[in-house]
Amino acid sequence: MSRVTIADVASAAGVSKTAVSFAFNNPDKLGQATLERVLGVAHDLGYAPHPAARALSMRRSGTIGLLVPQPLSMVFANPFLSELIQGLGELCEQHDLTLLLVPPLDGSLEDAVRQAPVDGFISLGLTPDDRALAILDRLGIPTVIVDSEGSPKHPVVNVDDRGGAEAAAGHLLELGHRRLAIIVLPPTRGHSGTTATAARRMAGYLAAIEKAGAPPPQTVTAEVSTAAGAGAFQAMANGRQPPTGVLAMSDMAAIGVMSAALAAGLSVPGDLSVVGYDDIPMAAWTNPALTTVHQPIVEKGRHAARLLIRRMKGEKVESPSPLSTRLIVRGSTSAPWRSAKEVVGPRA
Amino acid sequence: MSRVTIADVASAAGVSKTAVSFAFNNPDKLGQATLERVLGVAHDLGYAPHPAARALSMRRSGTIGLLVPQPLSMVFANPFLSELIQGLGELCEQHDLTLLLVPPLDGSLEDAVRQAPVDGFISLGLTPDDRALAILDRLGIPTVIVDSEGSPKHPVVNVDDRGGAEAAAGHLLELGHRRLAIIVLPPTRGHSGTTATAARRMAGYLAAIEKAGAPPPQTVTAEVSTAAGAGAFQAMANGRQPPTGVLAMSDMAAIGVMSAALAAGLSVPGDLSVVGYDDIPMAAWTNPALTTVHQPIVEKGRHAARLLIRRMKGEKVESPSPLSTRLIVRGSTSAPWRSAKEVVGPRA
DNA sequence: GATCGCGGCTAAACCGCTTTAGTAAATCGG
DNA sequence: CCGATTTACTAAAGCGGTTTAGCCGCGATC
Repeated sequence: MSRVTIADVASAAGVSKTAVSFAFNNPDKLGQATLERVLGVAHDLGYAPHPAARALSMRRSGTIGLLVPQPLSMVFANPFLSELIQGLGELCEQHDLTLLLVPPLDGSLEDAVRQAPVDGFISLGLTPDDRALAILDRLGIPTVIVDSEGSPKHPVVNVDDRGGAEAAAGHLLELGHRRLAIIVLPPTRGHSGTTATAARRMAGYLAAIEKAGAPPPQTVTAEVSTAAGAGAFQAMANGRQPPTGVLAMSDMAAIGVMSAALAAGLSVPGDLSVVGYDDIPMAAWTNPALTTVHQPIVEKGRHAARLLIRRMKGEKVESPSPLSTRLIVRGSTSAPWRSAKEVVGPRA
Repeated sequence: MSRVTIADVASAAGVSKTAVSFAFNNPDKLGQATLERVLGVAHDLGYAPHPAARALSMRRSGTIGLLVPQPLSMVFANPFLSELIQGLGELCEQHDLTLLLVPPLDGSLEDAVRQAPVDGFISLGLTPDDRALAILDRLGIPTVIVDSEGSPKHPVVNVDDRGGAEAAAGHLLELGHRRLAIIVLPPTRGHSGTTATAARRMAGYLAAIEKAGAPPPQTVTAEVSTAAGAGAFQAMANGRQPPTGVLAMSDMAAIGVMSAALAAGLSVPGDLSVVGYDDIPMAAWTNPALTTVHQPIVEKGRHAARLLIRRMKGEKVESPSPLSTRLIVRGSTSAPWRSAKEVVGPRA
């Protein structure tokens, strides 16, 4: 009926619980004969150590948590997470760890964090002063932060968001665009208004625009989905000075903009150039293929996991310098038609 | 230094451990005054119940496991999993559960399963006679199987793979295609040679082909990636009777085929029609957009989680009937050119 | 020949929580 | 005013492992 315990094995094999435990964790301490007998009995009985009991007594669960700021149903709509997990996964496998997904519990990340039976956390998109992180500190659970601001207390893994954005905007400006629109990432958790990532990308865009002496861009916020991107297109196409170039902080939104533009009879990139951010796999396959800023997401996951594992071993680790981003020019950007005409025939 | 325990709170508040436990789990059993005092002290001390201790004593951990047959780094390359998790996630949130990803441990799913501290499992693509499932039974951990054969022991969630495949093949055949190629899903775990899903899809394809009296198709195996799809195209384009239509068991492979065909100077769908399977988000955005069989992946996740949760409550549940699939015709399929010409101008 | 060391094993403490059984005081019905 | 409940709380027994300390017998050491 009930699960077979170490005591059952012990009595069936005629030894102490200690002996059974040794058989699994410390075989050298047992004589050859007893060892084999115990393992045999354990196998016959279908014994497996109860993970919770083991975790309690060993003070480690063999699990690391991935702290995500939104419900699973939302956060996995973004391909970003899949890629990050691929990176985390590689390291988890190497170190025999499993990955627990930890979304807010009834809206509260604090509660979720308290209940998670993990040896360490990787937190995604949380500001370093988030209350959930403070709780982790008090509980003594090592944590690595991804996509956030620099922090004195935790190692942080970031990419060069600003540089990537600057390259993206620079690209459009060089092509001759002047009226730009920026599609901003939505804030994920109340406290910060806008995430650190969004802020850095924005700074990059604005720096390039200012440097080029172009007028200040229009901004629209859209969550990471094609639907939201399409909505953003509607919002900005209605003005009397619609942009000729769009800088989106996510590929999903960028793709939504493109499709809405095409559906509205515009040509992309002729009437509207659009550049995304992240370089998710889908970006290479759209029509036209999306010009976007590549960031090494899988690599980011690997780095984060590597740092966390070292911290869990007790090592002190430093935040690495931001991973580099780079602009991938594909088919969704070109010189704006109108200005092209103006150049070709001055008085067309 | 060390984590603050229930005993610390108890002594600080001048009550017994029981009282502290009651304060959190059974507040009615305490007087108003003591309750407040205990909660206050607990908060000041930053107390959080140790999850493993809790799990041990309550015999439930509040997490469910997702058993995947391959390493995380591989399995998340397939967008399928993201969608499934969106569905699972919805139910997890409603029931305050977290999700543990359980890939093979050092290549062994059996070991992984034994060590996972979960209240229930959702297993992906495992045959009902897999050894890992037998272990779960012995441990008394309720399990729901997704994408597998029917099983007497476990509830199974499936979609109408066969019907979808039949529709896909029927579509190409109606368009006039006769020389078809099928791109088969790779086996994931040794024992079954080919997965149940792949077998059902294959049966559907073949049934339609036979019914139409078309010649038997060429088959190539390709894993779920665009690269593998491109490779499959090379493999079949080299024959002296290359197919005019490709039936792929995954969208990723289908997209790979399309891109390789285009790169080789063929026209899609003119020279080659291709239809995928799954209808992942990407399929709608490729150029041309991919004709594919839609399966309700998110819904599948919801169903599986719902069944599991009911089993965890001790209810007996039946496997639901397969969810329906449907063909989505987009731009990657048309009548083959050659036959079109023949029809238009008999002696062109 | 007493001492030491060591291989092989066990008893018991411990990890940190929940929960059952029970006690003492307060409340109640009659 | 007395027995019966109810209220407010606690001691202690689990949950199922790991680990420390120690026991016992035996060949090697000096």
